[in-house]
Amino acid sequence: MPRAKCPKCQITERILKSGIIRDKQRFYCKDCNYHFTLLHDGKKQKNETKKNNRPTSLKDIAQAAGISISTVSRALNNHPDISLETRNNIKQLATSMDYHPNILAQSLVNRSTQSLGVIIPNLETTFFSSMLGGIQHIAAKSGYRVVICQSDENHMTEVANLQALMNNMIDGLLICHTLYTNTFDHVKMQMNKGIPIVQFYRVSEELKLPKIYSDDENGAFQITEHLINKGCKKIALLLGPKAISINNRLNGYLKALRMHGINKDENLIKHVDFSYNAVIAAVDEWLNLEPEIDAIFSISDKCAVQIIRHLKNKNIKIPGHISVCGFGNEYTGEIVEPQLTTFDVRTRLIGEAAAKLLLEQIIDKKTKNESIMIDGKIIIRESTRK
Amino acid sequence: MPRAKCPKCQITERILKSGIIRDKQRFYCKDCNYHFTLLHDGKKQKNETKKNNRPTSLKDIAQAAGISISTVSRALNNHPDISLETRNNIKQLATSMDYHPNILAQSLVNRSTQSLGVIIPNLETTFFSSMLGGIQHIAAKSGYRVVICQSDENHMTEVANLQALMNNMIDGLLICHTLYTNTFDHVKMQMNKGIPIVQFYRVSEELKLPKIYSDDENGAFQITEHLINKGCKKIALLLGPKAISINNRLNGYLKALRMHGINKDENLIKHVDFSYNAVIAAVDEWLNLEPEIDAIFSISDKCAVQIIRHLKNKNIKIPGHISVCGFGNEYTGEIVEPQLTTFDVRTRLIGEAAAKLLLEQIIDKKTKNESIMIDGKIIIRESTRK
DNA sequence: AATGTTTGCGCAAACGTTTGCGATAGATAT
DNA sequence: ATATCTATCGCAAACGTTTGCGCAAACATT
Repeated sequence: MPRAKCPKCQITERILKSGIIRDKQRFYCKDCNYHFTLLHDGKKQKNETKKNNRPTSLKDIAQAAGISISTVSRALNNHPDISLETRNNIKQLATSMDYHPNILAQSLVNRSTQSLGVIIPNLETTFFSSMLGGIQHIAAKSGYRVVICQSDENHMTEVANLQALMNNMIDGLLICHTLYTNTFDHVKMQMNKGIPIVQFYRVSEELKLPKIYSDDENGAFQITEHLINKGCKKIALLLGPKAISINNRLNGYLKALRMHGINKDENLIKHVDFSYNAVIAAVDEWLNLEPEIDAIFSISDKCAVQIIRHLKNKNIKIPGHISVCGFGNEYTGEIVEPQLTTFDVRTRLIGEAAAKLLLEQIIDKKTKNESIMIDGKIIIRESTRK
Repeated sequence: MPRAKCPKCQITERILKSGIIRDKQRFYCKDCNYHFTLLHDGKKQKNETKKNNRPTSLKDIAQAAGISISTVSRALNNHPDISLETRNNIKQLATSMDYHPNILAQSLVNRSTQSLGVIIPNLETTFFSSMLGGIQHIAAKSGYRVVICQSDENHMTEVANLQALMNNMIDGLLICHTLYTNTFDHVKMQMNKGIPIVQFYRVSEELKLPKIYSDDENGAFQITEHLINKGCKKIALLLGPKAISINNRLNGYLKALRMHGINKDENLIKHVDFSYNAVIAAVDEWLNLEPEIDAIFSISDKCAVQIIRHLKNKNIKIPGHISVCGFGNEYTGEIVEPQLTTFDVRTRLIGEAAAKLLLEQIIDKKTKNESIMIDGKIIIRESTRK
């Protein structure tokens, strides 16, 4: 190994090895009392190309104009301290140099990123993606970006997403919980950070946060009452997993039964995850009941459509024999035959309301505790007409 | 107005007004040659609460441990320069102080934000949202966040979104163009910034960028040939607006006709925007043709479903009288009666492939020019069975 | 001419990281 | 004991902004 040469005094004697530093051999020149390592020759080149590739900064403009960075900043931000003349000059120079502010740096100093975080169970069902559409729409109107994380109906993913988003990435959070989320410590831990949070659609009463409710109890009541008015007496109710506030749909169902003097029958109420097999199994059990059921109210349109197809395969007339109702008003309910009676929860409006409520908090800088219910509307179609 | 008091010498005489600065009256004390303004009394309080509200930083940990910031940083990043002992101590202290790195600051110095940008025409149709799901899935696996902008099929919005995203917010961009995007200067302007871009689904040959194609031409060919094999001879083709590469579906259609010796008939090819009225109008025109058409091939499943319902309203038998095909394999095609023959373009796979291709470029730090085609699959259902 | 006021700009700190290099106390080799 | 090496840490610059304050020159008022 050739002896190292000191970059200062250029001698090769009296050079000592001085440990390995950052994976590079280090030397020490006794003459000039100088530590050094052998530089990669690519370094200088790298430095040059780096400079050239960088987007123009305030500094570049300042240098080009021969003024200070602060003046450039103020000029571009229309600060009154800067004369009209220099302001115009600088603006012109900035556009000619294709300047665009570095949002990261701005966010760092302003402590605001102009973006909202969304945690949502799923992106691919229209039910959720239309909420997302509403959020996006409102956010964009106020100049906010949207960072989306999908929890995939997985609680641990929700926790991880929350963690990731809350580290200075976002000015506010919109969250719609997983079906299986029943502990909320991960949210509680974030509630003192000063970043407003709004729960939407699937909310938890355990958390003192503003919420956007869908009109579930009333909707379920209306659907059930509609079935009763159509003469149904044994109305089966298909619910999702036992979780969160969604199950106040059960309350609406029970309330309608009560008001019309129909006794609750535990056999007619089933909880399932939303898998196809579980849905079909539940329906088949009901079909074996005596006396026969005359209606199925599914908490989800998707399941309701599956049920309709299943019943048709079994040559069971809808609504002649059994009426079927869904919940949510997805597009498929309009396509299936017979068309599905359902309850429109106005998912897009929910998203919009959530985003609005969040933005209010961000802009006014105070945490509200207001909660909003989005009214829905029953949609009566063929699957319950007799 | 009471005279101002100099905060240094505490006198009230010899105080001069000295202009308005930052919207506050400014004073000058002749005695101590000192400029000052009347401070809002809330300032100190604000300063305190601010400090308390802030998340813990490296500085806080360093102060608590009595060491330097750099040591803390290196310890938490497992840098070998730090002894195991201090490293463990610092890590423990960090978790006990609930430290989480400020991603903005990291991004600023590392010049990387660990997030991908997506520009997509629409969030609310399953067709696009499932692509988005694929993107999200792959990005999350590599620890990347996703920032989503929806262009709403509006060219100007696409341009604005692009501008906003490319200012240091993202490490790479996935873009699916608007139906009406036919100039691409806004993209060209961003191509030299060193941020990799991948086009997906709706791509433009005008841009020298890696692309993810769907198997459109082949798909249209297969659908058309399938119709011909079923005995159809007058096959109407419903296309979207004249734009981008999507229209090589037209090529597939024409190729199939050619191969089977069927002459092209201009009357059978119509371009429409995807509005309901335009679709129905096109179909009605076709229905008046002589000799009668025996098939309709719609470029979009959504329109195909509308067409089926329209034909059924007119008591036209499907496929007995007219066969109907769609393109895309949306869920509604399975629900509608008769079930829709269509072509599965595997939207989710397209999203995944796009994200993978982008991530490769980001991680390898070199811009590729590879393009990928995602194979689709024809799905034959009732709407073409005779 | 003297004094008071305003305008227009620059300096430097701050935001929270990462990292090249300097520095020193102890370990090891001679 | 001395010369050499190593391990471990701190200093300070850098990333690109915003902003409180200082200050000189220009302007306005006596």
